[in-house]
Amino acid sequence: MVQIKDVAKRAGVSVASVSRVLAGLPVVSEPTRQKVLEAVKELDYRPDLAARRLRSRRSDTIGLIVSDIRNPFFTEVSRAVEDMAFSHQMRVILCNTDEDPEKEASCLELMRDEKVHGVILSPSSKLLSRYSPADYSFPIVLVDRYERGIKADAVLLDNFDAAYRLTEHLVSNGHRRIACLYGSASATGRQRLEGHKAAMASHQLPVQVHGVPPMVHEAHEAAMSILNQKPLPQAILASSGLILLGITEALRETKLRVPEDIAVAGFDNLPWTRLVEPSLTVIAQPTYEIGREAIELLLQRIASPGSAVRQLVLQGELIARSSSAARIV
Amino acid sequence: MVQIKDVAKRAGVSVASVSRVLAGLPVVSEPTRQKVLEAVKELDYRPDLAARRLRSRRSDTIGLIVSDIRNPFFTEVSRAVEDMAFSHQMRVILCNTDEDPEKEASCLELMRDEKVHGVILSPSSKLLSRYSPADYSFPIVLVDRYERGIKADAVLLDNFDAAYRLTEHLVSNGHRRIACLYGSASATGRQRLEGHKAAMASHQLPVQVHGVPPMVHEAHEAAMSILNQKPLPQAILASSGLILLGITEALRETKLRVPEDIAVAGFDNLPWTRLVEPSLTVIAQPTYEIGREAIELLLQRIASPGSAVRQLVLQGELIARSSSAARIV
DNA sequence: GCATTGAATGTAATCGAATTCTGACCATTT
DNA sequence: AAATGGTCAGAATTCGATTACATTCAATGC
Repeated sequence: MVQIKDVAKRAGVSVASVSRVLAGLPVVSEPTRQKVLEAVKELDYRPDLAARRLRSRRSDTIGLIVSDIRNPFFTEVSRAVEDMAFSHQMRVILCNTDEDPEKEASCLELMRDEKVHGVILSPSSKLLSRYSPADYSFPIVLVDRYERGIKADAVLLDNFDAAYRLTEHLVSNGHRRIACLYGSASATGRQRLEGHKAAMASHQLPVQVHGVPPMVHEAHEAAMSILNQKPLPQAILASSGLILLGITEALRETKLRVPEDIAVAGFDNLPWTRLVEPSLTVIAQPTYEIGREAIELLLQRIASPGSAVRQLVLQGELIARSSSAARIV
Repeated sequence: MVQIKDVAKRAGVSVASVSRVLAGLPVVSEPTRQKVLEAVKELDYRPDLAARRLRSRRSDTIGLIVSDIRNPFFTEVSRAVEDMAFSHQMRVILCNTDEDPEKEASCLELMRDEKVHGVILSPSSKLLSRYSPADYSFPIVLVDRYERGIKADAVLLDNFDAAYRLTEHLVSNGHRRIACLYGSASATGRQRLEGHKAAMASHQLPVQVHGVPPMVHEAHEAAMSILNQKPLPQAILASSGLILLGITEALRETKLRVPEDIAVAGFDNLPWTRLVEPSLTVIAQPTYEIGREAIELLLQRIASPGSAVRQLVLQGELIARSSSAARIV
């Protein structure tokens, strides 16, 4: 194991100088710097990260806590976070919580043990409802989920606006009786519900809303019961990609034609929404950007712990496809 | 910062005893153990991981190197690896290489610097072709990609067999002129090609194969040119989920009916393959299991570095759906 | 010519736990 | 009563870097 004193000996300087060169401090003369770099290369010296972390009390690590990395939204966010962290010479520790508050707590403990510089967190409803940054020894940036009034950095979609515009789109295409399936378990789902309600109210239309747990199977069941009722809604709106999936499955079991019998629109521009027949109208989230902004915000927060908290609200993009085509009157 | 000597003082024992209790060594009396555990709880003592890692020379970390975590196959593998690592009190460092040998090299360097106990790696073709375990200071388990004769632990799908059975399925449903689009860049794609060829040969059928780069756009283009030629193949087989996606897109641009005009089958049981019309016949890979077995193999290798290398070959499951229905003769 | 400055560099303390060693203490065995 | 052995306190050392502090030496000011 070649260590810093070997490099120092080889270069004919002190260990302090080697350390300074490697840390990029400006208090080293050019000849010394050259000698050190040469010795490092000749010996193929690699600093011991454990020793460095112990002494410098910096872990060069950040945490990412999500419910499930298999959710395409989080997959994309994670890729963005990994990319940015890597380019800042930082490591990422990833945790899956499955929306379980206990796992959430143990992940946060893990982060404390690892002495991460900060954490990007998508909290469960339960954690969000009692969330306070003061409970943690490291800065946290929330992603995707946030509740008005919480004093925390966050990067979010403008859920209200996105749902409002999606509803407007349906209404302007002639759909009046619109059923809305929303994820009742998350703040995000409820915010989208509010946007939907507001849009309906602006047209003096009555709402028909159904809260569902955020699971494909449950959404599927709920959609089935709506599709079997009379009168059939003219359109159906899903507050998430998962729910949209459940609805799509349900529609395939019926003889209903989309959009002639019933129009469909939802959230998350996943690859399959473009491939099904008819293709689905969705709100696309800027997922990679959300991840990138989250880590950006986190790094700024680490750099200046005292500054005021900020919420970054990004806009969704309405992608109109066949499933919500204009109603023939 | 509460540290081990505070715990020792509180419990009225020596630091050595605290260390022994925490390490679970059997050379401690029950009363001592109790006193220590109590003091740990009272003080909420958390060992400093950097100090522990420096002294014990164990990082409790393993690496996972894949081309892109957004590939659903790797997403699922990564979830399995995270789960298993977590339950073994280990961390995972994830790296995306984008199939770029330079990034691959820098990821492997990173793993060395982090002193990981081992790495799970899905190598690019280039790395695989010159792969030798002796080049690395830590054990490596290959996933998804492997070439006969390489002395390395690996967890794989039986690509030859899966492609053979998929081809058999098409042939037994009356399809004779079958076009095969395969990923020419990866060992996996070429192995599936061999399985396809063998199945065709066993029926004395001529093959029509097309190597494509592993990108949706390229697969799309290649599929278009095949669909425009005469005579039209009776079926088309894709060697990966990505290529299947490209083909599906191309089919939507034509007026061709599936499976009446042309049947389709491919790899990877992604959610959308069940949702498109008609639903697609695929080979499902046991992805979560592949990840789980990979880390199992890695942990065994870490425990006994000397033992013989093993390749674990898992079977794909043929899921027959509408897209490959029997040809009417 | 001597004190003063300050940039460059060296020396040694330090980070916090793991581990080794010595010696004390007690209980059991012979 | 001496010998043996198990348990553990306490002190010292180690892991390999970072960094506070000390030192050197040339340049500058008066």
